[in-house]
Amino acid sequence: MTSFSNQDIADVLNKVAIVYQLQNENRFKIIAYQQAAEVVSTCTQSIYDLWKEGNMQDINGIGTTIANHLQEYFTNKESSYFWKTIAQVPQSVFLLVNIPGIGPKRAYKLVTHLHLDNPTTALADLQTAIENNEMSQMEGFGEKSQQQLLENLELYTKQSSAEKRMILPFAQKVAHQLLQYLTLHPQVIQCEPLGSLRRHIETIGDIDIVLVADEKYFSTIIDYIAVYPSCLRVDNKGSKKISIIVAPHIRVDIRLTTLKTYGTMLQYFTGSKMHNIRLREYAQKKNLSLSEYGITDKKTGIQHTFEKEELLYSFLKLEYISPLLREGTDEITRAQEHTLPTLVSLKDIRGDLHVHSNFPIQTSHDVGANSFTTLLNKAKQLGYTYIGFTEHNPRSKESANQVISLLQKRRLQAQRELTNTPITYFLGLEVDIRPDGTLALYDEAIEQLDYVIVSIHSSFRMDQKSATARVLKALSYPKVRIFGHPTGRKIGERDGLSLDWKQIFPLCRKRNIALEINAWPQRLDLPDVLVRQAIQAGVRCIINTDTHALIDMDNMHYGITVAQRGWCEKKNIVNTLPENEFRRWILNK
DNA sequence: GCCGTTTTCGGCCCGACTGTTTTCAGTCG
Ligand SMILES: Nc1nc2c(ncn2[C@H]2C[C@H](O)[C@@H](COP(=O)(O)OP(=O)(O)OP(=O)(O)O)O2)c(=O)[nH]1
Ligand SMILES: [Mg+2]
Ligand SMILES: [Mg+2]
Ligand SMILES: [Zn+2]
Repeated sequence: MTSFSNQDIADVLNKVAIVYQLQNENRFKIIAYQQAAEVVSTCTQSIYDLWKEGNMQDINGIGTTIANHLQEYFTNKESSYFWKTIAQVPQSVFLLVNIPGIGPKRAYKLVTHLHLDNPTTALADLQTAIENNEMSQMEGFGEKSQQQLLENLELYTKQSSAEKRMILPFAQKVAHQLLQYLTLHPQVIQCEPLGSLRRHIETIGDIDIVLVADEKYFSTIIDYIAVYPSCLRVDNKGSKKISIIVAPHIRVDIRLTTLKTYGTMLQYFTGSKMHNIRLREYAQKKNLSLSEYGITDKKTGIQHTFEKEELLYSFLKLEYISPLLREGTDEITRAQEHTLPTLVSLKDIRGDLHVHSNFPIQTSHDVGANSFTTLLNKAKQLGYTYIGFTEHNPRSKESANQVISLLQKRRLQAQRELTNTPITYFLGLEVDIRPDGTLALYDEAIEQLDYVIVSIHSSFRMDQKSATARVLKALSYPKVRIFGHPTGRKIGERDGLSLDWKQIFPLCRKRNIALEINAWPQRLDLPDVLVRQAIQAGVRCIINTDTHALIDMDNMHYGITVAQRGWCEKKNIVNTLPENEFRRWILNK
């Protein structure tokens, strides 16, 4: 049986958009296809499954035409309209458009003039053709174009094997280093990372930075940026912005602004793109035109400038929208109604319930590096009032009696070590969910615990139906209070399980089980979009660091931003509860 | 092609940078 992943479908829609661009189709039609592709690729449900259930058009951006064409593509792929449309163009075109600076028109020109017919060798063939100077008589490609293309092509082939977005902490580090260089310049008043960095997206495509200075210094500052020591290449350089490449896969966009227009520039360059478009459309309806330079009254032509973002939003009669909510969903409507959530914040957190100590638990997984005392002191230092120790379950060859005695020993050791402490501690375990949904811990051993985190560490290749059954079974065990890193994804490494949340959420709600927001930067699991769906379904979350070494406990803020991007208020997060209420929840009393 | 808290028709964000363009198309943010 064939299946179509969301990425497959998005690729098809993008290719159709490319063909339409070559055919000079209506530009709004092209945008509609690009928009549909974007929506499909970021959708948390399988579009193919939605189609099978007859609900594909519930997706905003997929209307009757695209839905019908997709239906045909699903059922009769090779005779479908989309298939034939895509086949109208040499397939190498779809490869070349991935090179920066090359869009559909230029890609098509290159493929046809240079006969890059074989898609598997097209990139290499292109390089040879440029080097052999075969491009010189091509219209629209002068000396400079050729040189640029060659450089971009080289960088692209270097990175395309590892074509990856950066994980957040790495991007933050790169940005920080550059900011240090930028602030050294005496005329630079201020600079700040914007774009996806300011919105705290889990992965970062490029580094976007705004820089404030007096306009008369713009050009000297731009020259200064161009000689940044780790700059491999200047991609473009004008009077208001410069883009540099600092590693084959790392691009930096820098926008310069004056203090007077700082607020509007901040708004523009923070994005997201969809949020910007929605906000600009909203302004249009008020007969206003919004750009990074200000808000222009279209009737009078008067432009209002804003030093502060807050004033811009309030000028538009909107509640201030946190950057973490600016994804172009329904935040503008909610800002109009003044019903945006009061987002949970780091200072609301009172405990960390997924911490691995170095107690020798005889597990096949990793043990923690630190003692109960060290970890508890760190919790105290972070201002927490409770902590939960959750080593991995002991390996399967240990007998029930051995496991029970290990757990008793652990409790005794904790009691001995942690006397007279102002912090409450709970003793749990992180228990594997086996492929059949049973837990990797004896029932009698569960009785020794205050609580159980269940989580999946292996066997991720499972269809949605069996994966969901697996999880539902695990969540039905006694003392299960937390579903740890629920999808099991590792960013940049593997996708998580595909689960039917319509079944998982209600069970969590009924049993009052919290979904973990795992704050480990490579996990950030539950992902933000699903967090929002979870709390809308009445499920609470818990933000944990999954600490294995002391310093990991400082990762809590990564989980907080996921919760914020998932529209969480304090009440949606159980580890914001005061100790007495939290105790009742975790002990299920 | 999509969409609707005044619309099922008539709109659809707005601007920077590059090249060989003498007035704008292509690409990107
Ligand atoms: N108004 C408007 N703004 C845009 C458009 N494209 C990008 N922007 C703004 C909003 C983006 O957040 C910001 C930076 O662009 P990027 O392409 O770097 O996107 P962003 O950083 O959001 O995501 P990324 O992680 O880089 O993929 O520029 C656009 O088409 N229109
Ligand atoms: Mg970016
Ligand atoms: Mg960018
Ligand atoms: Zn763990």
